Amino acid sequence: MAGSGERRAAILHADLDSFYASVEQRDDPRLRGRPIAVGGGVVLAASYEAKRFGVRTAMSGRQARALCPQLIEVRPHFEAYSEASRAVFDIFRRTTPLVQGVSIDEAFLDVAGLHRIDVPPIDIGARVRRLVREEVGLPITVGVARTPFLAKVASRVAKPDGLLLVEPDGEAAFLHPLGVEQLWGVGAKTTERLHSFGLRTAGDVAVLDRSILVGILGPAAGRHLFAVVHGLTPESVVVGRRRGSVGAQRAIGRGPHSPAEVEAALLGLVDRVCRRLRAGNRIAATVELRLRFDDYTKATRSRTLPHPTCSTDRIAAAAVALLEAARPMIRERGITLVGVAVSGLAADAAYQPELSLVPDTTLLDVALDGMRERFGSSAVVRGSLVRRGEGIAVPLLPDDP
DNA sequence: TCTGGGGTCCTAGGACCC
DNA sequence: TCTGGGGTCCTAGGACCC
Repeated sequence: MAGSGERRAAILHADLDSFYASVEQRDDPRLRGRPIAVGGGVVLAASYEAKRFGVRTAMSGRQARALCPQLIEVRPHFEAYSEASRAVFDIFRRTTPLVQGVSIDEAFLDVAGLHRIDVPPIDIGARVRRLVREEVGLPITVGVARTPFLAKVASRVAKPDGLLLVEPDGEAAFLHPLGVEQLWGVGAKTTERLHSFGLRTAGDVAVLDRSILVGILGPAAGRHLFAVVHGLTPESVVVGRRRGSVGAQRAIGRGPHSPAEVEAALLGLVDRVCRRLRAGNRIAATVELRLRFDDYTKATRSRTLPHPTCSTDRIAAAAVALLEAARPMIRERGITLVGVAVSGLAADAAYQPELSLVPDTTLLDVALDGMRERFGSSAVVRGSLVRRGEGIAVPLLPDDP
């Protein structure tokens, strides 16, 4: 496989196992060792005992019960999940300052800079697993490899409660036997398309020219898959990126729904989204209305505002105008979900980030630790460090909404 | 199998500008 | 009068992820 530099496996992908279900089993001993599904009408997470029966995320509760009659269904406790996630990310950030969160239950950790302390990345991975188990009481799987993509696939293969190192000179041997559907970013449609060309494993794909793949999947997906099977995906993690959109949606079941009822639901969602925008001191340029119809087809309608805003009134006005324009479509096809999302996010210019002095240091992570002590672990520090007399000034921005 | 809620990125056509 | 390329923004839809 191709690669540059010293080709060290120093990226960790840490991924909590069946996260919601594991938290429920941790908090209620009666659920341990039993097949459980967290969710309402739909399975949000299934314990490994339930997965053995074929229960999967996004499955309907009815189908899950059919597969596993002794299934225990548990209502979600999102507060507990957020709290557990914060504790786990705390452990990540104590391990290395270079943490890229992927979702509530997984992250990439770049530990390449830690080689001077002479601990191999695989041992750091084992330590993260031990700390998460001891301090938070949850099982977590860690994949270790040269790139985030390979680390991600490694953790997927190592699940549950596993630890797997892919050595740089063993990448092809690891990757090529895997089915294409095991590759991160290859979903149902792409799998089907590749199968229709007789391509079933990463190795099958690896013998193809890039131009052939681009012909099959289009430019972006084709180039990406080519990079994937040849180990050419980026080697570094991305830190400090902010959310690009904020949305809320609500399933409202099959009708009939009066126009007033739909509008009321939409306004509630707009209010939620705008609160989150303001909490993050951000403004949005584009408002998008999301609809799902009786036959589960979807449509979106969007409008870019003359001036970005976080005003509930102005975003609500745009959303309602989009809804009014969509009324004929809704009358004709019936509506089962309404949603709103805002994008084109920018910092609210009216907001002045607090400049705070921390003890003189040249190390970012030491500065970050100081900020966390003063403002709590949920405070997120972004932006560049500015030297100021006796210390370093750090613009402090709140967490993403 | 009658299906939640929160996101990211890509494609493609049209408008508009240089 | 007709023709050209390149770039950006906007809108709508879709694949994919957890």
